Order: sequence, then structure tokens, then C-alpha cells
Amino acid sequence: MTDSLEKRLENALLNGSKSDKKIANFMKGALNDLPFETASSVATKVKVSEATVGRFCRTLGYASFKDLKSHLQNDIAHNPWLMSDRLRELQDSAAGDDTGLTRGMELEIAGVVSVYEIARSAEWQQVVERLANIHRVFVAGFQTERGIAQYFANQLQYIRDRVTLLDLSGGNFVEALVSDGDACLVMFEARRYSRLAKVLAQEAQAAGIPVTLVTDVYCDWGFAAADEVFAVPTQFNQFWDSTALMASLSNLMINGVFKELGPEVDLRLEKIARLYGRVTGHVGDPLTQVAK
Amino acid sequence: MTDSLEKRLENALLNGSKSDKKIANFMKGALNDLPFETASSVATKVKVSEATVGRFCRTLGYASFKDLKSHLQNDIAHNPWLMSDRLRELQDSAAGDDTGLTRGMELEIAGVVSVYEIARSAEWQQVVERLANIHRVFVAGFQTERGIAQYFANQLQYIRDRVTLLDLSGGNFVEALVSDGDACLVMFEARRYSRLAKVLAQEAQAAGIPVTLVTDVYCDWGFAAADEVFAVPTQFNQFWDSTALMASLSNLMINGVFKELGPEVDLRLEKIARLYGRVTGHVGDPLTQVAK
DNA sequence: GATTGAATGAAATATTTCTTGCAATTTGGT
DNA sequence: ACCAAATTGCAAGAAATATTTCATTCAATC
Repeated sequence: MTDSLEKRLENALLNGSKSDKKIANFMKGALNDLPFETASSVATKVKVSEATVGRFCRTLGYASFKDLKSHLQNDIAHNPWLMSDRLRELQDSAAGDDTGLTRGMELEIAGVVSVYEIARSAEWQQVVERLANIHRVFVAGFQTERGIAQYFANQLQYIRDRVTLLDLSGGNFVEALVSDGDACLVMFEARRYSRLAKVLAQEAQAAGIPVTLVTDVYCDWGFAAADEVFAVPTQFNQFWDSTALMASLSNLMINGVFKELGPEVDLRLEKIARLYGRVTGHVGDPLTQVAK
Repeated sequence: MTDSLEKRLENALLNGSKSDKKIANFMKGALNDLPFETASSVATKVKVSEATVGRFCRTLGYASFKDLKSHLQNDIAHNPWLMSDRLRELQDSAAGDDTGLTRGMELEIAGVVSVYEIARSAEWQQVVERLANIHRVFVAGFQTERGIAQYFANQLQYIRDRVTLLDLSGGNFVEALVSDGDACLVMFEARRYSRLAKVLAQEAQAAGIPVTLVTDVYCDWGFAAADEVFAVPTQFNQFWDSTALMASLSNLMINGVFKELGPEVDLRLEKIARLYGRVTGHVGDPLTQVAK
């Protein structure tokens, strides 16, 4: 029994119990972070009790989680844990056949920084409070950003009521907007900007509905048609603009609203999860087995 | 005072007291082993009392040795070839009133690095080629990741034919899968995993369809049910897991497929943009004014 | 050489991390 | 559907790791 940790983990992945698999899988996926973890931190992350983590390590043949870690030190001594080493590695491996990936990563990292800068602005706080308190929220996205809009809307729906993702198929969204006084609109859009986006923003503003626009840095009509404009970086050395960071921004926004709403959101979350569990089921739910 | 650990150590090496120098010197030389050490193990090795190690960490600006280690884990900031000024500025400005935002940013940046590491793996290349060449692509996403799936599918549709975003309302996706031989499936999912996700993956595999799963590091059923599993980091110090980086991964994937397909994609892109322009219109298009 | 202030280690205390025993739950086989 | 075996979480206890206090040492200044 002098296998490497990885071997043992894979073995556990096949033969282990349910919790064992969870732990093994997590460890396998997070080998780099393992040295920084403790038995209890792992336990929390995979939602298992500390005791189980300890026992798991023992079934693997180590004396404890600590013992496992110290073997890790020797076992895979060439695995870089330190972020700086990992970066260096990326850099090196990219040195020859560079596909521009490394440069893209630098840009995307810079983009993340920008997004977090946005999240510190006064405008941001204003939007967060509005999303927490206003009666009704509409969300819209165009072209490829439809997905981002849906992502945002779905998450917001988890933590509050009356969130509607506008269907833009026809342009039939206008009546939805005039129907209600106390509402706001969040839009996701990047070039080439859909004509609908501008129309929608203008109609909304005309109806007295505050408009928040998440877009790229090239959008020139946004400032006129929206109350707040959050411009996220989109050029990461890829063949076309990437609006991926809008998702990061969305999450930050959701997080802000969550904190604004306070603890009672938890109840709602739990309720929704339970409902989903009833209707569709989660992996591992014993109660929702479907008849064969 | 937002220098990197290495900088701080060097500083201590010059200005520190006798013990400080001993400790600093040791740490500098054993950076890679540091994650495995504890305050007392260091104390023993350097022949200093534990207390001194603790104090040393505090003079360096960390709360404890443990805190120092956790900074080591994703210390992006001290990589000069990455960001620098703005990042540092942001960290400084956040020094006091922190809401955990800065910590979250560090984690998310580290996450971006992980995603780019994934994009260099052999599995990745395999998926890219498959997506470029296979006859038919199905995309699926569950719960909040539906949006990401849509985002991915939309973009893929821009550069190739026969991409279908599966509608999961009923579970009626199964016939879609058996209908065709030469197809593959890309799934986005994070915990709590929808039961549908697992079922779909298994059905697909049973039908001989390669399955690629983009998920978080906690997914334990993925390895059994999917051909490739890309585990993206999701914990950024927010109240719940953020799957935002899946969007970044999506874009990288699209970019890869694009390059694989070669230049003739441009034609397709142009055609689609023109079509969209006709039907809905882009901002600034003079031809698509609607009659008032 | 005396005085002061910083630095240090030892011991006591606090905190974190791990293990163990036990009850409850789940699993797998009949 | 039932039962036995395995698995798991909880809670209490044990061990480890870290912090604080305090008396001592050391070094610099006068």
C-alpha cells in the first residue's frame, strides 16, 4: 500500500462510500489548495462532518488529514501550490507555442479588477438598494447577452420576488413596462448593440422607470438612455469580445442585494430549494426517486 | 502597506531584529514548504519561540501565521508581470472598510488563473476539436446555470451550425439525444445539482454521446457520468457560490473552436450579423428604422 | 555603568483542529 | 418490505497550535 495520493483518491472515487467520493473528488480537483486546507475546512466545503474527513484519510492509509498533507509534500513535490509558481508555469509553458492565451489572461484579470472597482462606486450602491427595495424588477439581454440576463434574473429570483426576464422575441415588452409604476430595468448588452436595446431603454425612461445598463466600454448611447451605465472590459485577446465578466458583475450585484435584504432571504432560499427538490429533484435526494 | 510577502520578508531581512531575520531568511528559502509548516514547526526549525513567530507575522502585517499562509495561497499581487498599480490601489483603498470584497476579488482572480490552466489541458483540446468537427452539439444547463448554457449555445451558434440548447422543462430531452448518432453534449451545472443533470448525462453516455461537464469542484458524480469534467472555482467570499467563471470558460472554449474552424467562420458571422440587422436592427443601422 | 525601551522565551490561556463513542440514518441484500 | 451492516453526523473530549502575559535579557543611549 504505497500508492500515491492521487492513485488512492481515484480508487476511493470508485470504491468509496458516498461521502468518500465527495471528499475524494474534491481533493482531486483541488490538489493545489490542499496544503492550505484543514480537515474541518474541507469538511465544511464538501458539507460533510469533520469526523468523516478524518476517517476518510484513515481509510486511505494515512493517520490523519495532517499526515496526508505531509505526504503530499513529498508525493507530488513538483506540483506548484503557490499562485506565483502556477503563474510562472503558465507563462513558461506558453513561451513557445503561444496562442495569446497568457496575454488574454492578463487582460481578463485586469478586467476582474475593473469589475470590482465598479462594485465600489456610488452608482453601484444605488442600484443595489433599488434592486432590494423596488416593487418589481425587469431584466433584459440581447443577442449573446440574453444568457447573461437570464443568469442574472434567475439568481435574483432566488432571493426576491417579482423579477421578470423580458422576452424580446417580438418587442412586446413595452406593455409590461407601462403596466406598473414602481419598477426598474436592468439591461445587458454589448456591441453590436441591438436596436431593441436602445428602444427599450428609451421607452423605459419615458415611463419613469430607472434603467441600469451593463455594457462594454464602447457603448456610446448608454449614457443618454440609462440612469446608470456599468461598462465592463470585453477584450481579452480573443477573436471577438467576451462579455463573460458581466456574469461576475451579476454575481457581485446579487451578493450586494442579498446583503441589503438581510437574513430573512435565507428562508426564501430554503423554500425554493425545497420546491425545486420536490418538482425536479437534486442529485442525492432520497425522497425524489422517480419510478422506473 | 500592501506589499507582497516576498517584499516584506526582504524588508524584514534588512530592518528586522535578530530573530526576525532568522525567521525571514528561513521563510524566504522555504516558500514552497511553508504551506505545510505551522508556527511551532517553524519556531523549532529556526530555534525561536512560537510566540516570536506569531509576533513576526504580525509585524509583517498579517494577523497570524495562518493568515500569512492563506495569503500565500493566492497571492497574485506580487507578480509584477500581471496587474499592479490599480490592483494595489484598490487593495489600499479597501484596507479599512472592507466588506470582504477585496478578498473575493483575489479569489476570483485566482479562479481566472485556474480557468486558463484548464484551457491548456489535453482534455480541453479534445473537446475543442470535437465541438469544431462533430455533426451536432447539444447544450444544457440547470437552475441558475441555464443562463450560462444559453450564453454558450448562442455564441457557438454564431460560429457553427446545428447547435441546440436543450429545453429542460419536462425532461423531454431524451428523444433529442437518441435521434442522432454523431453528436455531443456540453452541460453546465453546479451544486445543488439537479437530478436532471445526472440523468441526462447518463442517458447521453448510454447513447454513445460524449459528455462534457462544466461544474464546480464539489461535483462527485461527474467523473462517472461525463467524458470530460472541467471544474471551475466558485467560492469568492460571497454568500453563495458564483458560477460566473463558467462564462469565462465558455468564451475561451468558443475562442478555441473558432480557431479550430479557421477563417471561413468569418463569412458565417457576417451573414448572421446581417440577418439580425434585417430582422431586428442594430443601433445606428440607417436601414432598419421602423415606421413610426 | 546606569537607564530605558525593545525583543525574547516560558508558561498560562485560548483557540483551532482532530479523534472517539454513540445514536441515527442510509444502504444493500433478502 | 424488512433487517443487518455500513456509514454518517453530533457532541464531547483530546491534542495540536496559536496568543497573551510577564519576567528576563539584550542593546543602545546617556
